Formats: sequence, C-alpha cells, structure tokens
Amino acid sequence: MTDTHEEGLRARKRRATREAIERAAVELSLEHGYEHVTVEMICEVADISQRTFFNYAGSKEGAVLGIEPPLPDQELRAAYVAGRGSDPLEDLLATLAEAFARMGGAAPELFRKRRRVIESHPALALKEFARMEEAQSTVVELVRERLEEDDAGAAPGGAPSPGRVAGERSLDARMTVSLAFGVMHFAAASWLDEGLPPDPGPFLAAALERARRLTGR
Amino acid sequence: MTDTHEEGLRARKRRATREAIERAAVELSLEHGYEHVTVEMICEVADISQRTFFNYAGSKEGAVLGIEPPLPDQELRAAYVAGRGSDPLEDLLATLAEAFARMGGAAPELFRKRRRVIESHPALALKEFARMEEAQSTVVELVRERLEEDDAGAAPGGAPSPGRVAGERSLDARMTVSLAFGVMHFAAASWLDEGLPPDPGPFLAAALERARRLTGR
DNA sequence: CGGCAGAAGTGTATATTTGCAGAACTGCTA
DNA sequence: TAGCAGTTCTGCAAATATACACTTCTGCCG
Repeated sequence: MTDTHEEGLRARKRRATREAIERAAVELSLEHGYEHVTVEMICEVADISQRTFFNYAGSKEGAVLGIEPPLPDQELRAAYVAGRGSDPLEDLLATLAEAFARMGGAAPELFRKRRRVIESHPALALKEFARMEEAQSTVVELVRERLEEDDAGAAPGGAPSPGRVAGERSLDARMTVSLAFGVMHFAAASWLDEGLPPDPGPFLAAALERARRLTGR
Repeated sequence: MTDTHEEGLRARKRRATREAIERAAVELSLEHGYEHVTVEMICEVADISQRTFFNYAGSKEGAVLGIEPPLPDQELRAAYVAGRGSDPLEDLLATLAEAFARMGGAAPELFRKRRRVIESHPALALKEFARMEEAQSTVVELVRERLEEDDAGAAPGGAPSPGRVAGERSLDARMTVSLAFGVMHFAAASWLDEGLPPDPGPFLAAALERARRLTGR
C-alpha cells in the first residue's frame, strides 16, 4: 500500500536511513540490552553520523520505539471523523488503540523484535504510550473535525441550533483528548501490570467504563 | 511553622544547599534568561559541584521550578482524606490547586521571581504542572485513603455492603488520579492561553465541568 | 549538460545528565 | 575525644543532546 515506486531518490534514501536506524537500535538492544547500547554503536551499524542520528530519531528512545509515533493512518482518521452519532471519546480511544495495534504493518519482524525489547524494559512501555502525546495537537485537530461533523449532522438545515460555536468545539476537542490520554495512562498501567498481553483493547474498554463511573455524580 | 531549631546541622546544611541552588537558578534566569544559564553558572554561585547540583535538583529545570514538586502539605492531605461525602475527583482537583497556590509559603520573594521566569518561558509553565505527575504514586496513595474512608463511612456497622474491595479501591484511586491529571492538563493549557493569571482555580473548575459533560452518556 | 536552490548530512564545540569510586563530613557512641 | 557507620559531597569519565556553521547531494530548470 505504501508506494515505494514513484518516490524520488531523496525520499527513498530517507526511508532507508530511518529503517536502518530503527533496525540497528532494536537489534543491538536485543543483543546487548537497551541500556548497554550507545548511540555511537547504533550510528556505526547504521553508518551515519551522530548528528544525523539525532536529526532522525530525536533521541535514543525514539530510535528503539520507532521514529514515527503510533498515530492513526488516513483510513482510521477518516473512519473516526465520519463516526457521527456515537461517543467521540469512546471512538477516539478505540481509534488510538487500533493505531497502536497496526504499528507493525509494514515490518512485522522488526515490530516483533521491538516488542521483545520493550517487554524486558517496562519503563519503555510507558514511554511508548507517552509518545502519542507528543502529537497532541494532531489528535486534537482530528477530534475537532469529528465534532464539527457531529454538529453539522445535528442541524442539517438552517436550523437555529448550529451546535457548538467553533471556539467551544475546539475546547471540547482539547478536553476530549486530555481525557483520552488520562484514560490511556490508566489503561497502559493496567496493561503493563498484566505483563503486556498482545491485545490492549480490553484494558482500554475497562478503563473507560471505570472513568465513566468515577465522573458520574 | 517549619522548625528550623531542633534540626541537626546536617539537615540545616541540606536545606541551605537546596535554597542556594533554587535561588541561584532563579536569579540567574531572571538576569540572563533561562536558556542562557548553564548548570555550571548555577554551581558557581551556589558554590557546589556539578555532581551535587544534580543530586539535589535532578535537572536544570528542577532547579528553576523548585526542587520539591508542589504536593499538598499535611494539612491539605488530612482535609482531603476526611472530606467524605463529596466527590473525590472534584475534591482532589481543588486540593491540588490549593497546593499549587501555596507553593510560595516559606519564601515569597523567591516565589515571585520564579513566577516571572516562568511567565517569560511558557514551556516551563507546562513542565511545572507536569511535575506533579512525578509524584503520581504519592497522590494515588492519598486518594486511596480517601476512598477507604468513604467506604467505611458508607457501611458504618457490620453492614453487608463493605463498599469496594481493596483491589477495586486501588484501581479507582489510580483512575481518579489519571483523570485529575487529564483535567489538569487541559486547565493548564487554558490557563497558559490566558497569560497565567494569578488564580488558576477557575480554570480547573471550568475544566472539570467540561469533562463531566463530555463523559456523560 | 550546467548550474542553482534548497534539502540532507556532517564536524565541532558545548551543555546536560548519569555511574562509579573515593574523600569529607556528621551524628553517635564508647 | 577518638573513632565508627552512614550520609553527603566531589572528581572523573562517558553518554546523551543541542547549536551552529559548513559540505554534499538531489531535484529541477534553462
């Protein structure tokens, strides 16, 4: 699905470098243990300079966990925005969980190895979740679109109730994301407590139900 | 209120060092701007080694923001735990807000200067809030005690409903804290948007109400 | 093709942060 | 008051990370 062709030399090289870094980082971590791997080693294997390493990965952590944070792809984003009617927060959690699950799509072996590294370094697991927060603004924008869609659907004609005004919608979007991250924090901790079973979905569902109960008056 | 006497030489020295570091960090930041201050400069002014600096402050950020994260003091903790009957989440937010407000109790001048530094470096403001999360486990424990109290009150005799079982209470405590941090994230962002007015309380209140609305079924 | 504009990569210097091993100091006790 | 045990502090070395200036390479257009 990811067109390798009709991609210029420049883009191809970039992709190659990114993959080389991730691969080197994960493989070395499996072999020596995360904390005994140095950036220098990774650079040697990936055949790049340290400076370039940081340009790509941003940090040693980033190299091991994957340079791209696990954000929903175009398909998931579209589905989420169109999901009018159901609960935006609940849908968001499901969407983020799915994005998380799809992470290894292109390179399953690398994905599996990365998973093994994370399993032996629980601190990394929490960081992995936290990385989604790096992209807060992207997610907020996604939710904002969804809410806009919802409001448009609620007032199809020129009805007097145009739903929330734009400012309110933005604030609702931000709050939805803040809550989602809160719930995910909890779910991640539970998931970690249970030894990182393959499907984190049930943890999210349970977490959401608990959140609902605790916020009800 | 903080007994300086009946405190051994060791403890006094420790306090002095901590204060020297905070003072040097804040004052230098005011003079030269946060990012132009180096740890080395701070050490020179505070007259300690770099290694000691990190032993105390943990990071340059920590030195400027204050070595102790803004946690509720004993009085606030007791009040929170005893607050049986009202909403634990709402009370927690109020308690954390109050703790935040009380930060400058002992050294108001330092507090004011610190505030000026933060105002000119918005990134620091968000970090400041985030530091409360460092102490997650402490806050969770606080909430757990409160829930225990609540449950004890709900079943005073040997009634058949002993409230939640202990495990459930712990999970509820964790979730309450996760949600509180989510709400605080939002409140902090709003607060920052408005240019950090002195009292962040209203932002928390508004955030909580919004959260309630968005989690309602 | 020649060559230009901008992107990508690199080298160097410097700053932040951690681990380790040992020195100096404090509180306590004989 | 001598000295022991435990804490605190320090120096050193190495790793992570960033800033800045410089080189090399890619895509593109005449």
